[in-house]
Amino acid sequence: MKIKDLKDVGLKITMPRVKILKILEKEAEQKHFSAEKVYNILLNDGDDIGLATVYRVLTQFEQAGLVIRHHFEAESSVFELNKGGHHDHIVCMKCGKVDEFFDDIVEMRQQNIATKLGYQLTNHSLHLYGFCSQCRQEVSE
Amino acid sequence: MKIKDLKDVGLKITMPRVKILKILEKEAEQKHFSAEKVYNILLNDGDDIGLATVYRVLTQFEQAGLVIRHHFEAESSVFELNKGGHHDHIVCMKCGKVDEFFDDIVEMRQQNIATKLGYQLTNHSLHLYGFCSQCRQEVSE
DNA sequence: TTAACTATTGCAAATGATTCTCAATTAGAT
DNA sequence: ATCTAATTGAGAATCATTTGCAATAGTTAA
Repeated sequence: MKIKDLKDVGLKITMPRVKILKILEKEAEQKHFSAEKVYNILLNDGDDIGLATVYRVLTQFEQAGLVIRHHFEAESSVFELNKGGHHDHIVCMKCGKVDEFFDDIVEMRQQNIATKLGYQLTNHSLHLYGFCSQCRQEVSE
Repeated sequence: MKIKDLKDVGLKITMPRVKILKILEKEAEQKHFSAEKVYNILLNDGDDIGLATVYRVLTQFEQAGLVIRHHFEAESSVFELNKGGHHDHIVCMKCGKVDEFFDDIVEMRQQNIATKLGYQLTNHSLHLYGFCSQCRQEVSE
């Protein structure tokens, strides 16, 4: 099924691509992975895949629309599997937790703002930063 | 007046700091400068200031609250003079033009979203990307 | 199923942005 | 004018990411 996806976007079925796709799909605790994190998971799994390949594959997946790349703050890029359904993100500045949200009204107003300013909107990024409930507790303890 | 600002935030009045502040204040065509751009303006003015110093000074200005740093897309950081009054940005993906906007409702909803998700919101970034009126015309010509 | 061709990979070197090291210089207090 | 800590310039160092290239592995055609 996932392998079929690769074929569909015109990518050869290779070991690195299949393994990386599998990692992105697992998303046990998180669904947002940096290239470095994917690379480390591969290392732990005993796979012999170079970091450059991880970057290449993730970029190909992005171009194929299989994954979405985000830039949070100054950090490195993170990738998440594209399951359709656009959403924005809120990131905890202490533990790095990421939550997703979607707000119709915000979306609509963005469109209006762009139009009013004469722009044809092609995409946007909305990132909220703060402290999650967990981390707020720890601080006040 | 601007020099007074430096003193107020506890920075010595030095040639590089004064010159860089002056550049940021001029903002003839633009108000958003990358470190590289500031450096090039200095070079053209015949000033002998190193790129490392430009980065250091901009970072100090940021910490002092005199300037705000933005990260648009994957590009390098850009800095703009902080005149108070928060606003968000819309960037033309062709010519790089940047416009500013502020929307009460979007701001309010961001706050609500954060609260609902259990976060204490500390800041956010909202960037819209598209094609400005100028560039849209050129394409269709 | 193999031969053969091209895409893909691993590794190391290259890159671009930004930061750091350190000796020389300078602002500002005395 | 003097002194001392802060600041600077230049280049090395770092980090994330990309690229060059020779070796390797999917695929396609026979």
